[in-house]
Amino acid sequence: MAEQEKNQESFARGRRRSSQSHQAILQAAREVLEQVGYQAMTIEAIAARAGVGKKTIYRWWPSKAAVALESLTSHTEVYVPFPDTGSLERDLTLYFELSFPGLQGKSGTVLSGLAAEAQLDPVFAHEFQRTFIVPRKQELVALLQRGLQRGELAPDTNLEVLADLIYGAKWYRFLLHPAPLDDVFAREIVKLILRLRSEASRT
Amino acid sequence: MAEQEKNQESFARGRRRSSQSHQAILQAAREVLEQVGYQAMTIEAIAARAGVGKKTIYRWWPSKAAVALESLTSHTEVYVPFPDTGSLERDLTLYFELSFPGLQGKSGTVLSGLAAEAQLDPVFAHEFQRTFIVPRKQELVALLQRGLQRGELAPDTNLEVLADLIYGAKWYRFLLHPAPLDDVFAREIVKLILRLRSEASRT
Amino acid sequence: MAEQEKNQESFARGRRRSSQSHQAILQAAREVLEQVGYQAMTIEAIAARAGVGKKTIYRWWPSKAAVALESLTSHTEVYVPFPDTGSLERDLTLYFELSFPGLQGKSGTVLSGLAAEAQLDPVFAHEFQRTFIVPRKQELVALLQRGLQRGELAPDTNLEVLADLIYGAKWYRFLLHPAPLDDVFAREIVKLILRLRSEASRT
Amino acid sequence: MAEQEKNQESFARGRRRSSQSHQAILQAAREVLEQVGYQAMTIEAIAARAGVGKKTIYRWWPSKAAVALESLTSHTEVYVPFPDTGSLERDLTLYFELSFPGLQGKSGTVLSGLAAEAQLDPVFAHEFQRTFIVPRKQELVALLQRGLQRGELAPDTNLEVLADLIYGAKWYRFLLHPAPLDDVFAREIVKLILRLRSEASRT
DNA sequence: AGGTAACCGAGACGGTACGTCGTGTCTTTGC
DNA sequence: GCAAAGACACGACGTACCGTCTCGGTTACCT
Repeated sequence: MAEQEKNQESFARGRRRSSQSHQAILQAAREVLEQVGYQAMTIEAIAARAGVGKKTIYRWWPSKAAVALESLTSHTEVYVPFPDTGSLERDLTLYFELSFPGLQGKSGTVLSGLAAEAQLDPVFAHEFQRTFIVPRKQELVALLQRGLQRGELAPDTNLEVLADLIYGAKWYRFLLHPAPLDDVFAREIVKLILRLRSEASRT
Repeated sequence: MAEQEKNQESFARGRRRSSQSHQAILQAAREVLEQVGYQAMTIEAIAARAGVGKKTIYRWWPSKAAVALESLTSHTEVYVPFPDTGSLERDLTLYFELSFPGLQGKSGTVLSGLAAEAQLDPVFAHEFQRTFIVPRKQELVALLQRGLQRGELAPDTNLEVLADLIYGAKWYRFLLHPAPLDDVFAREIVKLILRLRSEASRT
Repeated sequence: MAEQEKNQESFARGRRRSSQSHQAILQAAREVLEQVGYQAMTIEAIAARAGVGKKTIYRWWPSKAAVALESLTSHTEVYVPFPDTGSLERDLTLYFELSFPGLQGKSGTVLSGLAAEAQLDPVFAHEFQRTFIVPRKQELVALLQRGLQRGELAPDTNLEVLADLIYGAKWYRFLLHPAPLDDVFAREIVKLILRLRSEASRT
Repeated sequence: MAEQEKNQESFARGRRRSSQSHQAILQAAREVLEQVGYQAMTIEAIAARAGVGKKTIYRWWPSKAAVALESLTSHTEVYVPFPDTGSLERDLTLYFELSFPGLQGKSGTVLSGLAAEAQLDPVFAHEFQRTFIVPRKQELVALLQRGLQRGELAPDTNLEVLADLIYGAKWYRFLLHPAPLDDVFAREIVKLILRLRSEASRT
């Protein structure tokens, strides 16, 4: 969120940011999210639970979405590692199976809430893309790239667009379509993807 | 949403006003959306502009999202017909090229706003899926089915999941990923889909 | 305000009070008062304008009222000398005419602001009385005493109460009553006071 | 406070002001004033105690001072009747003795708080003068007028200025000067006033 | 000469109240 | 007898200052 203060120790005047408050706020946000969900979470509730003035939150984050995003990403458990087993089929299946559980329950609520906020608040949208969407997409592209180099995909496959298809299907079911995110879905997607092994004949 | 006022001129006791108000509200919603966008639109603003009591809005719609949804769908221009040219490649490309423009500009804002609301309000989520998401998905499945029957897709292709991939990619770029929805994207997706023609060898 | 550090040089360790900051604060207070008036003046604004930490102000004054009071009294122009012309009528008339202008404009705003603060803050009320109200009252009593000794007032006149009447009329018009503080008012008051020359007949 | 809605029944649309809320607010204000004093009273506390939204208070009063003023004057006990005994001396003495007790204790705090607010808020100052200060002054002038007609004051006495002197002395001791408002003070003032019986000789 | 205590500018901190906004409900009155 | 106008209870918003604290640094007295 705020790593851009590196070369400023020259004119760092006044009291420093309290990392105690910083952590208390993120922890409080996690607890409030757990209890009432993203929609009902308020800055006031976070401040009250963290024992912190509202100003302190507004000083460091522009919106409740930003707090929620950092409270989500600062907890390592949320991060799903991208597998590298030497097989595209296993990598993809494994990735889906690992990432689906995090979309269920309260943590899923947070994520869909952040996606909602990104629609309503362009500033947050940019931040969300920068710190969440794009890095994950890049890792997925790398995963596909490894498969391509092993010959598991046609060499001329547009990996960017393929990643859009894969992530898109997942987000589509998560956000919009009333259909389950389960192992059956994972297998069916992987089955379709693997057919792309074949060279493009024409077009 | 509210088509049940048909045979009511008989006991016209100020009731005839109803469908007039109904239209005025939808029209006002469209204007407010146009001017301030989905996020900043309020029920109060719609009521004021329509010259209508807020109660009248709440009587027929449960939320501003519901008003926006109906104001969007009641305008036929938004509806994109699914092509049937006899060629899967042409059908898909045409569909993309026709539907992308509606996601730009203000009407795109409304749609992403509704998608956002669906994350935050489960009641509206259900309505949005029922009247918007699912019908379009079914039409896309039908389009793919026609291609499959023509032999343009492998006979054992899971069309539901394939539709998730296609719609997913579109919504993913629209809602989450900072990448353009243009003809290049359309062509690349179609190119990938068409490779699925080949029979599944193993898996 | 802070003259009680006389016999403390025994354990006067550390840096001494910066008279430069002291003066900068009083000057900044005067400027802020001039620009925004007493009500809108804040400690933060004074500190910012003086280029001084808020703590430095709180170290030496208990409230913004105390700063304003000192910034007012430290400027000699505000002090109105009590005349001694040998005539009660001339002394009183002159005093009024000299003191009325200071109640107009911004400096009047400060004074009424301090009077307001004295209602709201008992600690400041005491300070305001001690350093402002009482000394002036005593000088007025002395002025009246000189008149009494010259036979211009009845010998049994209660000068304390008479001073209350005179000052009261001035403050009443200044703070509460929407009537002008001008030479006509001054003359009319003096006219009434001078009638007290006559001995009390009964009572 | 709001008597200007007389000839408006022609276009009185919408829900009317709830007199229940109105009274609840005034009552709550009285209670809060009693408990914490004027300075510490807040709009939020009044709203909470009255079971009323803050908006409802702001809709009808511009400031907490206005609420306090109406809550004070709407309680008839505060009003001190001006006596008419046929004797100026008795009228004045009686008036003082009746009015001094109301300046002690909590109700005195409210009054000095309102006087303070009038210094800080020009809009309220005008309202305070209009509904509180001026009417009382006029009654005092009338009281003096009765004495003058009975020959208890010189016929050319400037009653306006005399009233300023009398009220001024009272307010001066009440707001500014650390001296008691008691029967001794009342008698001494009256004694001085009564000396004005004599005709002006010169001046 | 060094130690150390009090000062200084800057500004983040926990708090409190502000006045506004939008929600969804409820009156009142006019048509 | 419906529906416009709009008052209502509620509750979060984001802001403004308060008075305190922490920080790095500066005097200037006292060993």
